[in-house]
Amino acid sequence: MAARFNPLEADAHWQKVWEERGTFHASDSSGKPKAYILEMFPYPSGRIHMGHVRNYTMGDVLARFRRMNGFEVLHPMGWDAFGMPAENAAMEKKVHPGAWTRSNIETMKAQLKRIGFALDWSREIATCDPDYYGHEQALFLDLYEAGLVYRKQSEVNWDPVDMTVLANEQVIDGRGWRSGALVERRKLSQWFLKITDFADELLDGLGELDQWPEKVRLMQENWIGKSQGLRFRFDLVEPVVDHNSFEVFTTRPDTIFGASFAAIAADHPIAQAVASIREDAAAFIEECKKGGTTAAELETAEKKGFDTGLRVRHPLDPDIALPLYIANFVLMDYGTGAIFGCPAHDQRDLDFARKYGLPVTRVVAPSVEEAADPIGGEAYTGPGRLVNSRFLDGLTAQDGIREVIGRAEAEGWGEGTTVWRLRDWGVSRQRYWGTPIPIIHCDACGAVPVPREQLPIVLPEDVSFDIPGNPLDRHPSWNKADCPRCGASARRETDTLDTFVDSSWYFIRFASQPADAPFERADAESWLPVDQYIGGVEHAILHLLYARFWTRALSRIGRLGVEEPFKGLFTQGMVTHETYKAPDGRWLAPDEVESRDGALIVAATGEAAESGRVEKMSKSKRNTVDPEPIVDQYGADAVRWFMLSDSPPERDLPWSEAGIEGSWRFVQRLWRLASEVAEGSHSSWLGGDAEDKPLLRKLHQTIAAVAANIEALAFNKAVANIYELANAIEKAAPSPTRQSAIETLVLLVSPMVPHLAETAWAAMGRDGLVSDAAWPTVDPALLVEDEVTIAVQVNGKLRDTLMAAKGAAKEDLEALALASDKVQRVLEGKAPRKVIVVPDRLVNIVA
RNA sequence: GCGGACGUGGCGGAACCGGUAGACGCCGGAGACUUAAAAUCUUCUGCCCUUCGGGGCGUGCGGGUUCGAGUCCCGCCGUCCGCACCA
Repeated sequence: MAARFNPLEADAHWQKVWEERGTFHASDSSGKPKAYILEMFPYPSGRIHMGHVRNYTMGDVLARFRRMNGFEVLHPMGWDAFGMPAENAAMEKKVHPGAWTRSNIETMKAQLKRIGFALDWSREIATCDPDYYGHEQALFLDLYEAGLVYRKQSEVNWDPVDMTVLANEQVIDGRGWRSGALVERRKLSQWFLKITDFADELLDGLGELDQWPEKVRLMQENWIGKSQGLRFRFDLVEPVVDHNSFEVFTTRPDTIFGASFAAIAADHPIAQAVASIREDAAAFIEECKKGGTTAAELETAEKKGFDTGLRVRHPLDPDIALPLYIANFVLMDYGTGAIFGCPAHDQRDLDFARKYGLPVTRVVAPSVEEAADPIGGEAYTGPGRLVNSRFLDGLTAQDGIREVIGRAEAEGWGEGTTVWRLRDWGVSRQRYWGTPIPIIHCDACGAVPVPREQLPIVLPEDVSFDIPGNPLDRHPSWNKADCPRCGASARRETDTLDTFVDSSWYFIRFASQPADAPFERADAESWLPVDQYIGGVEHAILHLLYARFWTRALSRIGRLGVEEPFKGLFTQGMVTHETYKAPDGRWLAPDEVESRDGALIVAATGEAAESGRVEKMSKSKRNTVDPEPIVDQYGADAVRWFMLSDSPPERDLPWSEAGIEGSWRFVQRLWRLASEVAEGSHSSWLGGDAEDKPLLRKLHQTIAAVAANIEALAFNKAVANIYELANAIEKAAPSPTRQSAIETLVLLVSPMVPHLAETAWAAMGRDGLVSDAAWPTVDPALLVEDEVTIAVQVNGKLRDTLMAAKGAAKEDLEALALASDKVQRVLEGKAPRKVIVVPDRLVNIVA
């Protein structure tokens, strides 16, 4: 056995062995319990980055650990291969998006293989493959037939740089999520998926996802945005251009007697009507539209209103007429685009009322005595009972809401209703590199689904990207088709599906991939739901919500008996790195700086460099570290070990040269220990035959702790447990226990550093692969110590410690503690007032 | 503004249910081996004081509960994340 572990040799060797033996192929027909471990599949951008390595290492440790514990494990990998970077590359580098994508996949697959992940490559998927997206087209038609897909003219978010439509979710602060360009509004005919039909169940379903981070559940809850309240009609005192009334929505119908004005959005039909007869109104509306939508602008934007001169009747008292304003803070796309203002109990309404001199009437008071207290500069939003509200007086808010809704429904001027923030999912994209939408447009028949036997509708290869826009639109032949219904010549839909559709069901296809159907229900159900899904928080809303919706939609139309696709979710932190700047302010890559005499310098010029914040690895800050050369230098195991060490997996991991060096050293330390056993030479053999009880205890405690920590995805703690065991073994005197501890250590580290473990396992003469070995069993009797350290405190301050048998009597511990010199010195002869004894832990003497 | 997370040595972090704060790793110091270096090994390493026995302080800040608080409660401060004129 070599003095040093040679990862380059070992990595390649074992990776080949695993592949040849099909070690990690998942069997559908296995009698073992099943475990489905999945990491979010990568976009094939070119090369693997450290974030991928961290993500997949975590999943890999869990997958290997589950295998060792007797599970049939499905741990697949694929490619989220459609999307715009491929088209950007096509424009910039004059390569076909398909060629670019496939070559990236090849590169990245080779890179992933070198890290030795326990993946079932036989189930590999690329979403740009017609074998995949053809089935997606079939599923789209299934949803279409079930009435869950519809087409409508709608104002969309148009990204003028990418020349495409964006979903609401893809607009961040009024800018395209990818291009960063200011988004414009345009009217286009778009395909929509009825995700809002599922709003309630998507919200309720969150309650059962107890293995999801609370944070993600909250984010989805907020995104779905359920508000319950009253929708009711305001009648105009005198009509304006054919309008007699309009509807408003409120979550606080109990405060209706506090109403002092009504307000509508600038693009509300009534506002438009007013504008058509009044120039000043039109001018005000124009001004509203100018305002920016960024967070900062909204923060500082003044609440502005335009008094239309119109009056509306209070629904509970026709004698009360409220002024109607057009207001810049009322949004057309939320609720009904109209509100009533209750200044006393809503800060925004209060600001507005003060500005325009409107009355402020308190209708909620914390107590009867405060019923007449005036409202100052701050709206009252606390608890209390209704006042100044006629028949509602004395009721709580909750009862008041119920009362008003009841009356509105009985009198026919309103109804209790629920308003959602969630919108239907617009899936049309004016892009080439995506799944073609399987629809044909016929002048006579309208939109007609492509017949199933014509699927897949394959993307044409002969396209050009020299002008912006969708090349499918200007293709000479592809976009022409005969109408499946009447046979007349018709146009093929040239929009493609949002790539989030591709990632909404890939986990089902991994579980089952027949040639003639998207999936086989029984096989898919045997694996689903995914037991542990691991990926970045950036997908907390979009991808995870869409995948949940898609799964529920398939379930509703009877294709699948699974409601929630991901039983456990884990969102891992990013890999970060220090940033460096040159004196002229430009960013420097890590290999461009050097440390000399404790000072940071630019390697090439010798001028002083500056180190900046530790930030997420990004091309713009130039602080990326490419995993491949690191693997070349240190081997896969050292990299894997580093990815798991130190930082808790949900937090950021700062990459450092020193860190990877440390991991490399530990891999070699493990090797030296294993070598002792393999060579049958060293101290571990030559010792006596007595059992080393403390070491045995440490061993069993470690087996249990590592298992519990891997189970909890607390890899950093599992790593620490292993370090402790390795330290204990190294310090232990030769004994048979020491030898078996080393053998067990190899098993414990095998999910993390599998290449080293396989090599050591073989060198120690053990049969088979360590990858097929069972996780060691724990002897529960060895988990407890028979001697414990007791802390001795005086007035809560530690003064001494003493050893005692586990389970020693309270009186004995008290006596031992009082006998301590150190305790006596502190007590100065005084008698203790009280002694608290916590068995097996401490004695606290109160003086 | 709303919602959430977090704050522990020079650094990453550990600490079960309130019971010895700082496990484990990194960095750093001293020493051994070596012609030398690397590798490896031994050892020290929260801060301050010390007559080297010890003593004091210490988990963002200020209070409180308790025999005992990193942990629980109240009030601040700070950092990060998500959403946002949501009626």
